[in-house]
Amino acid sequence: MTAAAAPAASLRIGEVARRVGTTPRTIRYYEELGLLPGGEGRASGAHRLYDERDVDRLRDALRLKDLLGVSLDELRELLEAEEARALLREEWHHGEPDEGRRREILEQLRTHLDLQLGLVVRRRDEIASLEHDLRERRARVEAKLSEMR
Amino acid sequence: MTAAAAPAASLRIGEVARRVGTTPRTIRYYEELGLLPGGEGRASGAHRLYDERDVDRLRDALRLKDLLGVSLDELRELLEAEEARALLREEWHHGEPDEGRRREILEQLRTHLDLQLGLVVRRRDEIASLEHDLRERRARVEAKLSEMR
DNA sequence: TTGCTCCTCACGTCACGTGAGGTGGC
DNA sequence: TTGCTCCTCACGTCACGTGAGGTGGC
Repeated sequence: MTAAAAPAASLRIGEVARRVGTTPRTIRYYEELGLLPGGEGRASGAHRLYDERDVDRLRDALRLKDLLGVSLDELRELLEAEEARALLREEWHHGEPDEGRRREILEQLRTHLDLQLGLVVRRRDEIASLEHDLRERRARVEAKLSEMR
Repeated sequence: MTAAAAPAASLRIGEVARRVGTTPRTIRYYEELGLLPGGEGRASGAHRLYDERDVDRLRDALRLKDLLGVSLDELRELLEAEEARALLREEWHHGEPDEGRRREILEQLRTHLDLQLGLVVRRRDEIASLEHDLRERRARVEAKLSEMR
C-alpha cells in the first residue's frame, strides 16, 4: 500500500485557487451552481477541503471554459465527461463492476471526449483562420514598407 | 470614377448585427463605450447608419474578442490597429501624406498587428495543447475498450 | 495570543438581454 | 395607412469582484 493510494483532502480553497489560476470566489460560485461536487457533508462555516483530483478537475473545467468561451450552463454539459471519469475511477478501483458496466462507462467517457474534441477542433480552426488573416495583413504592410526604401 | 469609391452609409443596425453575428444592443453598447467611431453627428432619435467598412471593422473586433477572450478594455487597445488602418486609408487616399508620415502610419500598423499576432499565437498554442491532451485521453479509453473484446 | 486564511451575506460591476413606450422610413 | 425596424430609458441577468463582520486552524 503506497501513501498516494487515497489522496487526502488537505488543500484549502486559497491554495487550490492559486494552483489553477483563479479565485476562491469563483470556486465557491461554481460549487453553488453545482458545477463542482464540492463538500456534500460540510458544516456551515467549516473550511472547504480539496484533494489533488479536485485540483485536476477544476483545472480542466477552467481550461475548457476559458479556451472555448462557453457559458457555465454549456460548461456543465461538457463536464459530464469529467463526471464519467470520476465515476469510472470510483467503480473501477473501489467496487468490481462487471464487463458490461465497464464497457458502458468507457463508451460514455469516449462520447463526452468526442463532444469536447469537436468544439476544440472548431475553435482551433477559427484561431488558425484568424492567424492566417493577420499574417496576410502584416505581409502587405511589410511589402509596402520595403517598397518605400 | 467607380461607384465603389465611397461606400454609402446605407446599412441599418439590425442588418449590420445580422451580418456580423451579434445584436443591435451590443453595437449600441460598444458605441457607448467609444469602441466604435459610430455616428459623430447624429441627431438624438435618428437611425444609425453604417457602410461596408464599418461592418468589416466590427467583424474584426468581435472576432478578436471572442477568440482571444479579452475584456472590452483590453479589446480597445487591440483595436488601435484598426484605427491605424482607418487613419491610413483616410490619409492615403484623401490627402497626400509625405514619405515620413506614410512610413510612420505603416510602422504603427505593423506594431499593432504584431501585438494581435502575439496573443493569437499564444491562444493557438493553448488550444493545441488542450486538443493534444484530449486526444491522448481518448486514445487511452479506446485502448481499454479494444483490450476488452 | 497573534496573524493568516477561511466563512457567509450582500452589494457592486461588466457585458450585455429584455421589455416598455414611442418615433421614423420603405 | 399599415408593418417593420428603429430609438431611448431602464431594469434584469450572468459571472463573478469586493468589502463587512465574524469564526477557526497552524
